[in-house]
Amino acid sequence: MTRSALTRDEVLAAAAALVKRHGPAALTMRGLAAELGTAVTSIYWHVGNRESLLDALVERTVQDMGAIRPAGRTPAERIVSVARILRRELRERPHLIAMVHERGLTERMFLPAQRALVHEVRAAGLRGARAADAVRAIQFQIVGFLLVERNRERSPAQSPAEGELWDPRAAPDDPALARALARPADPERLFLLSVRALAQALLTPDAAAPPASG
Amino acid sequence: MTRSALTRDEVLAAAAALVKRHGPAALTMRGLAAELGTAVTSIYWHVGNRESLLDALVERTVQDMGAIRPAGRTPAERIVSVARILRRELRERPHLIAMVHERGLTERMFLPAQRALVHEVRAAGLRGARAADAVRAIQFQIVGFLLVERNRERSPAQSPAEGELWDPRAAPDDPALARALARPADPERLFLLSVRALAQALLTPDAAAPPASG
DNA sequence: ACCTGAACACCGTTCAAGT
DNA sequence: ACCTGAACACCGTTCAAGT
Repeated sequence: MTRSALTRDEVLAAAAALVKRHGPAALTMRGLAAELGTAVTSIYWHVGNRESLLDALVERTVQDMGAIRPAGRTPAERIVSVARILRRELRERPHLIAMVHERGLTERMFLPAQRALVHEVRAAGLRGARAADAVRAIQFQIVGFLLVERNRERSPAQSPAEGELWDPRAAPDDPALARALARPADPERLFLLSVRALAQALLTPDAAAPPASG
Repeated sequence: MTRSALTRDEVLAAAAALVKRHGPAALTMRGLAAELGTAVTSIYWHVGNRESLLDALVERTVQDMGAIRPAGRTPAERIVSVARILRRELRERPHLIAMVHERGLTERMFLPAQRALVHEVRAAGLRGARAADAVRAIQFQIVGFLLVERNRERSPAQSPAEGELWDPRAAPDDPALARALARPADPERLFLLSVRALAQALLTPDAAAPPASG
């Protein structure tokens, strides 16, 4: 019953499967060895240690992600579509966001999206430092939102729950507002709404102007 | 050399100090016991287990945070000031954001800020579900940004570095843009710029209108 | 070149026993 | 009521030894 020679790819595949099923915390060197039917120490020979195993895993998954093909008639619409694509890609790999983020590989993962954003921002007429700011603001917005959203569903039982938490007295004369805040948020809607609003503000020529009301 | 009776508060204080100095990962039950000069098991008697110890720690730190007193002439300005206050408070407690986030206590921590945002959004004339959306979008934006920013400084060595990563060929006719993206981002500037842009877009009456350009 | 078991230095947690 | 040491079931990693 000797197994065929263990390869690095085999180790990575098994590790990826483990992470996919039960998350990064479930990926233990010993558990992985058991899964593969080898001694723990063999894994070390192939991948170095747990850290570099995770690094390799992230790199592999990032490369698996599809290309960014923005759709829409206007730059703003296409920026929203970039956001939507990223959200979908990342939601198909639920554990990836946190892993990428923890390893400081967010830049790496966002490179294709950044290219697309640069293109759209320039199509909207922005140039130089102002264009770079817009790209980064949108980039941070997308990653940030996905991190928050991901975390919310990982620990859905907020304590105290959002409903109990929200004190209607804070908006006594606006029951609709109180009700809306007591309801759980619809993340997809909120995501698109946020990106759209930010993109709109960043792309309008008078973004440097003072805020509208007051 | 018998120590005086151990109290729950004493345990929490020592744990808080440990986390403050070296982060949550450095908080081990055994290390904490050593710090306190007691047996590991005594700690269990006082705080249950590591999970509830962390919970108590978070709750304590959140309560330590100052009140939110928005400043500024317009609702938009005051929203930005809320964001700025939160950022400062959280940067004074570098390990808190991640801990709160991991424990699903973000709602709890953001309650005072949410109240302030509700007030400002209503002052800008928004009502009902639309006001709730605006509050939540801004809230997500702030938390998300702070998570991303915090992570960036925890692992400053992005691999590959931002500079190397950025391929100038992606913006061949805009060297200023390429240079700006090759430089590290100024997080504070980007943060304020982002919140300002989002708030502006959400507060303007015609936010439902189609994007400006195209 | 690749694999192995034994060992080291850690974890969090439980439990029976002390005072 | 509070504290203790011993023990259990885990970790990641190293190392000398095998083939």
